[in-house]
Amino acid sequence: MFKLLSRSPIFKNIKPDEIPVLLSGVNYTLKKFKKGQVIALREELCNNLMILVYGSVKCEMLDFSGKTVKIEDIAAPKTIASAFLFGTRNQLPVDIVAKEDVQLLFIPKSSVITLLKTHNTFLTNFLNVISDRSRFLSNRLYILSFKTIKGKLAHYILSRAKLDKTTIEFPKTQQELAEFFGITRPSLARVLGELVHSNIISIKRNRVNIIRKDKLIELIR
Amino acid sequence: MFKLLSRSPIFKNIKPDEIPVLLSGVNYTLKKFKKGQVIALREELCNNLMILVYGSVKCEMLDFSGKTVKIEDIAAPKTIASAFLFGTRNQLPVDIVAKEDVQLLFIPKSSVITLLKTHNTFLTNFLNVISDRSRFLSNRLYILSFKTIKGKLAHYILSRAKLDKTTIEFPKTQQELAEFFGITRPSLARVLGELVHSNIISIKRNRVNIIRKDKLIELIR
DNA sequence: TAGCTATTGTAACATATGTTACAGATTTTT
DNA sequence: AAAAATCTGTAACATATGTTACAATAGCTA
Repeated sequence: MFKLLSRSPIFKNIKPDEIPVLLSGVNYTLKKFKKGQVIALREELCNNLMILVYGSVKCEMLDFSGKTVKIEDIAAPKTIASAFLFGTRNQLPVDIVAKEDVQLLFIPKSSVITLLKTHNTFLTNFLNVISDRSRFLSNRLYILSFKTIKGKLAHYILSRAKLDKTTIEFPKTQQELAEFFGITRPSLARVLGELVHSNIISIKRNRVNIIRKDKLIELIR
Repeated sequence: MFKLLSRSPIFKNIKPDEIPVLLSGVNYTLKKFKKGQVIALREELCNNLMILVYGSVKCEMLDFSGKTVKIEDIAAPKTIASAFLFGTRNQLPVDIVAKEDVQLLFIPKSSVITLLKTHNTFLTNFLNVISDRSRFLSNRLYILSFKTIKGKLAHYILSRAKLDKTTIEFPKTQQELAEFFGITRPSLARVLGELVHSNIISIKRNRVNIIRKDKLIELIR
């Protein structure tokens, strides 16, 4: 188990056999959940750091009308809701449900504080984890701030093409990409088609080749 | 000055006369910037915690086409870019420009780490600040995830009406509200008009009265 | 190889939102 | 009190996107 955990960003640079030593000083519990089980409910006080040992969970929001809105999926060995352990209102903004059978490591807030104070690497890791999360959210927000689909796509393609020269690969299906952009799949396909017909890009399956980078840049906003 | 700073979330529960004591152990610098001056550039390594003593700044992104996109404004005595001091890529995602004459307190990363380790209240405050920022971003993302303007508005009105019973006040002008939603001002006004005509709300200037809460709930998604 | 399933490409149509423009309110400044 | 500036309400029109449906393709399994 500690081998699995040592791959988690929160235990980065901590050797597998150091982890039990680290944890020996604090209270922690291991819990298992079956697929579909609710792990935590929205509005619940978030008093534990939760680390996925194996399995994956989904975070959903229940809106006023009672429908669920998927926010994101998190897979082992990542940390859940690290940013909601602290903050002036340390309540969960989402429901957390097991997507498959799951094992979780719970560390109570007070113990986390102890760890942060006593273990420098853990402190740095923890700060890195929530900071990275902020960066993730900022990027997401930035993508959504483009009003047109062409704009979102152009930005997405350009930012992925930074290192390579002229080709990128979509890492997901069009369906998933569309969800990522907050649009529908046919709309995405249509815009891709338009870009191909204007000879700005060419596509073969999930490989995109950039033909007119300048035109792509024009499309942003 | 320390009186001003003590109102900052990052110095919460720390008395004004304790702050110089706290800071005496670390390196820090005070800098002033004139209105319009660039304080930091995107992609720059973020090696200092920046705390606004007075004045306000705007955070902008320069996109591929060279246009600027406003991300947010921050006013004294808040902290700038606290979430980018750490993280696996501690680069700024934005340009930071002074909106008015500004004084800033710079604390280098290494000193921040020292403070975090030695001063418990500072540690807690810092964690609270970055956590709150995550929460802010999550909420923003949630609002934008509603596809229709009616949906965004309904959600916004309902969430503001939680404590009061049936009336809320728009805290900003329609123009600002529209920017917050990522839409145009006339579109917002039109949808508000539609809600009024369907007898779901009534509006007098910036006061909104909820008439049919049930209908409002239906509108979400 | 054949058949099944997931993915992609496209089309016709409906609708929500953006754009532009202007007039009436309201607030601020002189 | 008058003038200026800002904010709000509304309209006509253009356009982007959603909706629904189906065919073509690719990839997988028997």
